[in-house]
Amino acid sequence: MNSDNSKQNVRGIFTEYLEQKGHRKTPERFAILDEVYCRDGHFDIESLYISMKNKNYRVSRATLYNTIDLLLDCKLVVKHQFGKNIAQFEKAIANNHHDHLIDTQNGKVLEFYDPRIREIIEEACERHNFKFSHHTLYIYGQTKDN
Amino acid sequence: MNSDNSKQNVRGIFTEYLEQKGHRKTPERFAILDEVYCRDGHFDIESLYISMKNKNYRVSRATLYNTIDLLLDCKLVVKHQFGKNIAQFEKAIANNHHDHLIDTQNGKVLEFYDPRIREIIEEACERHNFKFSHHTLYIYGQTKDN
DNA sequence: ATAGCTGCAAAGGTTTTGCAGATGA
DNA sequence: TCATCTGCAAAACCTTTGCAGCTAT
Repeated sequence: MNSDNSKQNVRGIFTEYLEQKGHRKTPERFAILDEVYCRDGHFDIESLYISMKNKNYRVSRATLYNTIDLLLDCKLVVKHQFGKNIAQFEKAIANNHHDHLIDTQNGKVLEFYDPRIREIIEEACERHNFKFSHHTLYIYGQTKDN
Repeated sequence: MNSDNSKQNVRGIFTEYLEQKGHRKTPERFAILDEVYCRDGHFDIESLYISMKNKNYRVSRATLYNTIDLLLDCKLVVKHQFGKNIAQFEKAIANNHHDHLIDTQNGKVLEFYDPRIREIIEEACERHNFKFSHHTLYIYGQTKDN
């Protein structure tokens, strides 16, 4: 899977979602999708706004918030609140699933993956008659110096 | 363990923490601790402010925010951000450890507990040379109707 | 043609900050 | 005494909203 393919793939998913929901396929929405998918790691709305402005692509914050909601709804993006008031986002496809270790001293975020988490979640959902959508697991602490 | 004992216990922990850090033991701080510990479930700062006002105990929001930070630091309280912009809190002692299932339709929060989560976290911390402080695991989805 | 979308700016709601006065140690 | 804390109000901050004009369909 090269990045062009995955980009097409992602646009295709978004297109299908927009059509299915009867939402318009505006250029802004696809421009935002592209901007999101050319990023690695976490980002917030303001940084998207600034990047796009720097590329001379003019979008309003209102449209960014609106479009991010759509991307969350079709699961192309995941949202995080790492204990700050500011929401962070991350592309969801062509991005291995992972959870986060958050250093409370310097704010840095590490990633880890453990397949057993998925099992635990599935069992919990079953026990509680709950239809799973997504999850977030944050471990807070500090990197040891030694 | 009756509630008086646990209340004393909790005050003792807070006292020790304040002394150790060289922070003052002000009446406001203990009043806020008491208010937090007589609550079940989640709450936000505004609801604490209103409850205390209704009891004719006057505290400022500034002091509430300040004191909650202290309570977080000494782990008497845990903080949640269930995807909203408003922080939610929960007492941490005399409250079984649990994680959360969050219904994205009605905002309701269920609790569950699985001891394997702790193991997974400990392993992840070890692998990443990370000193564990606390964690949050949120499962988002919807309660099935049937 | 028109319902839905965008941009802008203002409003909203939560949290932080500055400062003068109060107070625990 | 005096550094720290409190209360108040203003400021800061992120996000949402209202509305006029634009545009995908």
